[in-house]
Amino acid sequence: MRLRQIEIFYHVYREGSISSAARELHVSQPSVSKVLRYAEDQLGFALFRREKGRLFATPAADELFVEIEDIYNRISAFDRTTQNIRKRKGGHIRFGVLPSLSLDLLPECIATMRLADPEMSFEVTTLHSSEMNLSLLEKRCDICIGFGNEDDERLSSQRLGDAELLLVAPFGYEGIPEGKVDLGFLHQADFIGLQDSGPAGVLLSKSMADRQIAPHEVVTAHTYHIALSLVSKGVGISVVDQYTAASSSENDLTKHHFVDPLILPVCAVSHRDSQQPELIESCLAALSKVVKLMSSSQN
Amino acid sequence: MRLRQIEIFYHVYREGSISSAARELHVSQPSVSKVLRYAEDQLGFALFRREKGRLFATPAADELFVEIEDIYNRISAFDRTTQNIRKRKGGHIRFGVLPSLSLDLLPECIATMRLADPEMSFEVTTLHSSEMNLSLLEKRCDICIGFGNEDDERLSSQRLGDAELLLVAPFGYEGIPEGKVDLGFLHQADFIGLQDSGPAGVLLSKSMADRQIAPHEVVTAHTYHIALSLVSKGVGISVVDQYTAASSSENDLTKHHFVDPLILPVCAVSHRDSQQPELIESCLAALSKVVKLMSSSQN
DNA sequence: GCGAAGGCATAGCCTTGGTCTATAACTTTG
DNA sequence: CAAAGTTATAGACCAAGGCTATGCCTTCGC
Repeated sequence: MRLRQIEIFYHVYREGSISSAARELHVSQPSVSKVLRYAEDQLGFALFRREKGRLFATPAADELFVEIEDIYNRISAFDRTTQNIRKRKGGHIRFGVLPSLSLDLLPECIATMRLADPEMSFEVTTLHSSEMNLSLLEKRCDICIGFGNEDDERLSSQRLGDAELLLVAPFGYEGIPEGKVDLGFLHQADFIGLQDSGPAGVLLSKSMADRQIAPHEVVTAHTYHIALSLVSKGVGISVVDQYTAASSSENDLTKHHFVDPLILPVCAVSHRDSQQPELIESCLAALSKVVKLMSSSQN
Repeated sequence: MRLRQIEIFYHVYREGSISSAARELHVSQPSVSKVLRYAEDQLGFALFRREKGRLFATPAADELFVEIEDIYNRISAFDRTTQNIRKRKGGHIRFGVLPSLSLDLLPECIATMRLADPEMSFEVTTLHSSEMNLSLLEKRCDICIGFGNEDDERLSSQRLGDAELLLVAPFGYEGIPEGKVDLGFLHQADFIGLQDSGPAGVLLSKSMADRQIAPHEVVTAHTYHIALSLVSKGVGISVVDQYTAASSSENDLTKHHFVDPLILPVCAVSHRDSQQPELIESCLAALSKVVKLMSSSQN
C-alpha cells in the first residue's frame, strides 16, 4: 500500500464518506474515489461495502484502521520534524541527560548557550546511566551528560566538573552537627535508598562498605522525587547529588556536606566521529564553563 | 516524503551505501540514487554528504532515522496484516477478554470453535473491564468477554453463564470447615486484596460491607498471579473467580465454595451494528455452549 | 603506477499512481 | 418531482519511480 493510499483510507474511514474526505484533503472527489478503489484492487479485498451509494466499512477495514491510525500519527510527527529541520538556522544538539541533572544544570546550560548563539536549537531527553552509551552509539543523542566515564572506543568523554553527594535530612532532624557531617552518621540511621541509582549509588555503597557503615534502609524509592518527599515527611534521611538537592522543591529539608566529601565527576560524552565536531566542541566548552560557575556559586 | 522515499532512506542509512541498499531492495542502483536525491530535493536539506564517492549521514539524517525506524517497523507489521487478511478463508474474530478468562475459558472456546470451523481465525487481546466498551466502540475488538453488562446503547450483551467467586487458602490453612465456607470466615482474616479488580471486586466488597465483614488486608496485589502466589506461600487467603482459580499453576492452595455463593454473570458484549452479525451470532452460541459445559464439569 | 573493482551520478526511456474536469447514476429530502 | 447529496466512470495529463547504458571517481592489488 502506498502512503497516499494509507492517507486516503485513513480520512475516508474517519469521515465515513469519500466526498468529505476529499474536502478535508483539499482534492477532488473522483480523485479520492479512484485511489481508494485502486488500493482495494491492490490489496485484493474490499475496504468498504457500497450500498445505496453510501460506504460502509468492512471488518477488514476496521482491523486495518487500528494499525493505520497509529502509523498516520507517527508520519504526521515525522513531517513536523522535517519542517523543524528545514526551518533551523543555527546548529541543533540533542542532549541525553540524567533525570537529576535535567531540572537544574542542563536548563542553565541551554539558557547560556542560547544567549551566546540565539540561532541554536536543542532537544532534551532524560536517560539513565545505563542507556547513555547505546543512545550515543545509535546516534539518538549528540551529547550525554551523566556521572562517570564512557567505556567504549567509539565514544569520547570530557569531565565538566564535579558533583558532590550531600546528606539530606528533615528539618530539625536530631543529632545533626553544625557544619560538616561524618559519613558514619548514616550508620544505623533510618535511610531512604534509591533503586537503580547508577554511579552515585555505587560510590555511596562503596564508601559505606569501606568503613563498614550500614544504614537501616527503611524505604527503597524509585525516583529522587519520591525519596526527597519521604525525607521532608520525616521518614528518614538520604544522600543525593547536589543538583538533585538544588532542584528539589521540598523546603522541609536541610542539606549537609560530608567531612570527607563524596565527589563524582560530571561528564559529557559524545561520539568520536560526529558529523559536526566544531559544534559539539563549542557546546562542551560552554557546558564546562557553566558547570564550573554553578559549582562555585553553590558553595 | 513518500513512502518509497522513506523505505529507501531507511535501507540506505542502515546499509551505509546506495548500491547495497539497492541489492537489498531488489532494484537497480540508479533507481535508489535517483529517489534518494529526489527526496533530498523535496525535503530541502541533504540527508547524506557525498565525499570521495561515498555516503556519510548528516546530523539531520541521524535525527530523522530515529523516527523512521519506528514507522518502518510498523508499516512492515501492517503489510503482514494485509497478507493475513488476504489469505484468510473463513471468518475472523477479534476477542477482548479479561486476563483472568484468557488462560482457561477463552482458549477452550477457541479450540471448540476451530473444531466446528477450521477455516476461522482469531485474535485475542487482554483488556480490563473498564477498557472493554471503548475497545468495542472503536471497533478494535469484535467480542469482549468479561463480568457484567454493557452500559451503552450501541452495544449488546449476552449472558454466557456464571462465574462463582471462590475462597482460596494455603494448603492446610487452619480453621477452614469441611464443605462450604461462610463469608464471615473472612472477618479479621489475613487477606490478599486485588487492586482494580472490576466487577468481581465490587461484588465482593459489597457483600462484605452488607454483613459488616472486614478482613485484614495485608497485601494489595496488582495481578491475580501475584495474589495466588502469595496465598500459596501462606501470606494470607484471597477470593478469586473460578476461572482464575482453575488456571492457576499454584498447587499449594485449596479452593472453597461459599455457603451463599457469590455469582457473577460472564457476559459477551458486541457492537450492535456489526458488519458480520451471523458470524458474531454463531460465535456467541458456541461460547455460551462451552461456558455451560465448563461450569458443569467443574462442579 | 596502472588496471580492475566497486561506488555514485547522469541521461534517456517507459510504466503507473494520482491529479483534474466533466458527466452519469443513484438516494434522500423538501 | 425537483434539488442536493452521494459515488463511479471517462479521458487527459504530469510526475514519481522503475529500467539500461554509460561515465567518472576512489580504492585496492599487482
